[in-house]
Amino acid sequence: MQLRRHDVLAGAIAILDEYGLADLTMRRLASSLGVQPGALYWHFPNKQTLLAAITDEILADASAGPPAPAETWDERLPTLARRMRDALLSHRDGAEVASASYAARLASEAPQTALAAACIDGGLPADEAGMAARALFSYVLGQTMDEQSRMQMDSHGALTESASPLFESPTAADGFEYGLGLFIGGVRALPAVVDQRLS
Amino acid sequence: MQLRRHDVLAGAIAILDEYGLADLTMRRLASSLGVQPGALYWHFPNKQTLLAAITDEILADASAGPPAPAETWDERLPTLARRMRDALLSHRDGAEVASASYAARLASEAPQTALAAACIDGGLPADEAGMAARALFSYVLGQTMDEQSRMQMDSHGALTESASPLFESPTAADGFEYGLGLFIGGVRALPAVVDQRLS
DNA sequence: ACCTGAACACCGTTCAAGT
DNA sequence: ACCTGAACACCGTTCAAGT
Repeated sequence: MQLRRHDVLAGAIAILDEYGLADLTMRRLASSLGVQPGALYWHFPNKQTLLAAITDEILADASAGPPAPAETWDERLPTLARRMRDALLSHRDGAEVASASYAARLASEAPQTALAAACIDGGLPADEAGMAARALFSYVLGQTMDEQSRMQMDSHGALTESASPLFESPTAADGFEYGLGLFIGGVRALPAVVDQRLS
Repeated sequence: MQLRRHDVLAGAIAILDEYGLADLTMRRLASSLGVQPGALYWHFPNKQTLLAAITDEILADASAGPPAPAETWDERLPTLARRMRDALLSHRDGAEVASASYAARLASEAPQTALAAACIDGGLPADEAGMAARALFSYVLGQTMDEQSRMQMDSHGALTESASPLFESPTAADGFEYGLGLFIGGVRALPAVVDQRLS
């Protein structure tokens, strides 16, 4: 049974989900696939590229597909952002892997492109839509990474300081929605967007 | 001459600035200080903690100091964000180091606290100010990391596809300002902030 | 208190050689 | 085309022992 690129990718995601990014080493991945470490380098030029492929796989569905019928830009934008967050949260250390991949400039820009398209629908010129999309994506990635690292810390030992349901601090999901709202509010207040709404 | 914690920190920042994060290893740091690797572990429990100390050092000045006299919240907020960006940009791989430190939850939350204080000045209740501050800080970190990785790529080989000054894409600084503007616009449109302005 | 010496248990990557 | 075997050049961390 020959190893295929897709098998390597699937094996890597399996290790990520079960043991986390720290345990996702080329050697460990190789042995989980019953192969020598060097064999992996026939399918991927290096580890960074493999991580970027994982990132693309994780985020692929989040930005795919056309807008729902009759979905306006200011429904579409948060919908996309939420789907990206959900996708990242559905794999252990997903946000950290993605952050590293984007820092290395090896991951697909499909997510930013999808966000930019929604901004253009809102009336923004292409260059502004691009800047807004990058800003929003930075937010999604950063906030989700923060949230996921907090989850990791909570599970490993330290109980929440307030197990009481009384002084409950805002949940991670609430915090995400709040920042998202600020962002959309900012876009909505833009002259170009206001103009389009008035016309 | 005994090694002090501060010397280790300074040596680490020197390597970071000159050779980048990939070359900042405990072994290399030790040899640059004329000491055995093990010696570093008397001053810092591990590498992550050392990186977090670097992050705190880099960002210390950015959030310090009182607001300028007569500075309103919506001047203060972008001023803080710009100072944080500048601080991160002034050290090679600064944003990546900070991102890793915050992901590991080892860096100081002084920056977020300073941003939250400005939001409270704007009329936000404490919990909302906290969420807004975290959102803005995520943005600053993510955007600056993006920008810095782009700088790294430009310097290492690949010339910009358009050396022509005609179709100039927005500069990184412009992109940062644009996202910042969206954010502030979102805060400004918040009911609590509008109310305070009307009173 | 602070550091050395030396080890432990790993890494990512390369590449001739095999099939 | 795809993989093995084996090496190269490293890592972070620990810890008895020294001063």
